[in-house]
Amino acid sequence: MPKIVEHDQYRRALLRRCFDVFAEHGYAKTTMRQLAEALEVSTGTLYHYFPSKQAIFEQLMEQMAQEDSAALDAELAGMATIEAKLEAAMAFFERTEEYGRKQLLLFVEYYRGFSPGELAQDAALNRIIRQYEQLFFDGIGVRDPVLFHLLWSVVDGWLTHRIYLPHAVSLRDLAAILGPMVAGYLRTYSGDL
Amino acid sequence: MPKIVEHDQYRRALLRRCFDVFAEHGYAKTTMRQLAEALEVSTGTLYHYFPSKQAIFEQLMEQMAQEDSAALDAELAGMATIEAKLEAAMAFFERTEEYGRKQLLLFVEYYRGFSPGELAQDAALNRIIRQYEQLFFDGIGVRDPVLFHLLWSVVDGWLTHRIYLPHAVSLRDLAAILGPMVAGYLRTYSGDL
Amino acid sequence: MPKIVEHDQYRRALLRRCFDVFAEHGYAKTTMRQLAEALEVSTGTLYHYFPSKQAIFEQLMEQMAQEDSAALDAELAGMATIEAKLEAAMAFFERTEEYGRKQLLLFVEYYRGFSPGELAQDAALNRIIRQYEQLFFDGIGVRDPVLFHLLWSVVDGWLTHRIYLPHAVSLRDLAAILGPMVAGYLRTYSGDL
Amino acid sequence: MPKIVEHDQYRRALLRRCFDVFAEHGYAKTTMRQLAEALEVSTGTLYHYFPSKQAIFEQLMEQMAQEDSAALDAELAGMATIEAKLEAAMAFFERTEEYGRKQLLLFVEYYRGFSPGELAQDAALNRIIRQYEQLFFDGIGVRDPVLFHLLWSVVDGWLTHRIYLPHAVSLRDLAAILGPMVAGYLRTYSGDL
DNA sequence: GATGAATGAGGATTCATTCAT
DNA sequence: AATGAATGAATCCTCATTCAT
Repeated sequence: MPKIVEHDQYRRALLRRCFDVFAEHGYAKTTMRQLAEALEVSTGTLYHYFPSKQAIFEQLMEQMAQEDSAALDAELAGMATIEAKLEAAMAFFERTEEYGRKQLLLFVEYYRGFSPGELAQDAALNRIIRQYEQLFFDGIGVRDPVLFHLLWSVVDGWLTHRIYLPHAVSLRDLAAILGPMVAGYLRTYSGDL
Repeated sequence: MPKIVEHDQYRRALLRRCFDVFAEHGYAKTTMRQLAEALEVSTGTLYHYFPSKQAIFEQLMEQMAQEDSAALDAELAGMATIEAKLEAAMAFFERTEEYGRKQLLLFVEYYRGFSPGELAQDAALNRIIRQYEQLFFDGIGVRDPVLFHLLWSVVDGWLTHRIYLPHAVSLRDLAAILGPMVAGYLRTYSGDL
Repeated sequence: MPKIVEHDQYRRALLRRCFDVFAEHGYAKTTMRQLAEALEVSTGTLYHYFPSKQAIFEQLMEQMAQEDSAALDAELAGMATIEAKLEAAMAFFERTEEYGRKQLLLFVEYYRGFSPGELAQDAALNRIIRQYEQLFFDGIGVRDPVLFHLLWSVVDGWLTHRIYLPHAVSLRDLAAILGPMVAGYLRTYSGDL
Repeated sequence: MPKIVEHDQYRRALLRRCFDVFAEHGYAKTTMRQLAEALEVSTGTLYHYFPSKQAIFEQLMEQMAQEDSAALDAELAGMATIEAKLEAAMAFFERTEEYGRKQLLLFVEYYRGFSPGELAQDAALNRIIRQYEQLFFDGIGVRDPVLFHLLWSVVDGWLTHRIYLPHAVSLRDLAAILGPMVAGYLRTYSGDL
């Protein structure tokens, strides 16, 4: 089935180049023509490879989640302690700030209208969430679900702030005071986090 | 004298009832017709009271920020310690979760396309931000700007999570582990936070 | 009937101040609100004095034609020869160029959609045309109807040109070569013009 | 390859059929729907071929100016003397009176709001004016710029008159008395006109 | 596979006019 | 007499999608 492989390969190549377009204008305001032009194909071709704008978006999000969590996973591979892993993860997020914010923004815009039921049934979203959960649980080693959400919240909140706060602080600064707090918490509540 | 309408008063009344419509569909997908229907007036009337959809939105956001920070301020008035105030604030956010998320969502959607320069120049936004900053600084007493951002990030991040995470934790749970962390931080770094 | 006199007087005062508004934007693009604002009254008041936008316009055009032809008539009163009267008339048109063009423009815009039949039946227009015909026939003394139209055409054409030709010539220049032509014509075809 | 349409060719064909619609209602009051219906396409298709109503209009005016001056040019090709050429030109204008008036009307309506600066910068308009200037200068042979404007004024003025004067004279009649005048003028002021 | 022409419902906004006060 | 709130049809334009070639 060589034809199918080629088809799929080309589809993935197109997908990657859609991100910047979506990121610049947001999902809703990105038009199929804009995508087609950025990809230097016709809208007809776009519809040959994807059934709809929605499908493009969902496939893109999923592909990115796979690549991103793999990248972060690799980065944390050599680290020994949770503290070191956490620090490395924070550094990673700080380094990829712009990209992370764009991604979060698109995520939020796209899924905002979904009911909890629809959210729970969305296959693409669930695969994506599982990726990130595994990353935190296995990759970093945070096993306390509340701490896990706290850390993730800080990152998402920090990314969000920069959207409407012109003078927000850096993640490094946040991590500087959060690190000791977490360390203290971990010491107190045994080591099972 | 024309019909019995106090122009400005009626304008504010209309404004309040716009929130739910914007909240349900988001800023971009809310149409003037939807707003008019929800308000039980004609689109023409809407344009009699507001120059544009944008203006409706910005006026709404500002009015809400005023009312919200006043409400929270009042709630914190009797509290003695920072710890108590923080706890009360978190309880407030938890209680108004749905509303807070809708607001944040609209905020983020609306301001995402703005450049930092435009953000810094947006009069409405700046008035809103100042409201919240004062609330944290004076109302709660958090004077360390990094801690201030950390706390705000946790709240915003928590609100954000619930958009795409069907099974996120409650703010109460986050506060339960964050409270001791912050208390420890405050003890260590003197009392000037 | 003093009330009616006051009413009518106020109506005429309002009318005069409408010209600049119509002249700036054209008949169609001038809104009742613009007129009301320029006149410092409400739209309701406008409708108290005039039945419609159309009526305002027609009454205005007629009032202006009366005033204008009276003014030109007075200016030509002392002149002895046709040549002198023509020259004075041309000077008058050159002096009032801007005003004349605005008037012509409004005229043309307003009456363009009319059929010849409607034109012939429009009472206001007919009164206006009679004003100008009398001016040329009696005031200036041009009795040859073709010459009369030729001269009027030159003036209207000159006014028209300046609308889309950035570098049109002055009426003075046109008159300079037209004068001798007309004089020659008059000499040749006896003096009955 | 898509449907069998030579884009540019079809665009020009659409353009031609827009004139009557614009001519009937004027630029401002012609709606895109009216144009689309007259052309038997959807509004969407109209926007596929033209970026805006303005663009349709400007392209139309330019295309017409090209075709018209070419037609008149061809008509004058065989004439020997200026007098003959002038007469032929006047006959041409008389023959195309209705069309000429419609065109002038649209011209005037469209360009009336423009400032001299905007007029001078309007690329489409400048190309059109150059067409007509060349026609008069080279095609007819009128080299005296004032005479050139005088003649053009007579034509434009005559066209204008018929808009609001139900009983205007024919161009033939005007030409009958204007011809000898011009001839006399030319004799007197040598042959360099 | 690839193209781009074609669609038409739906978007924000405008405006002459009416009428209760 | 005077006001200005209220209307809603109509404006230009956009865009995801379909489909003939």
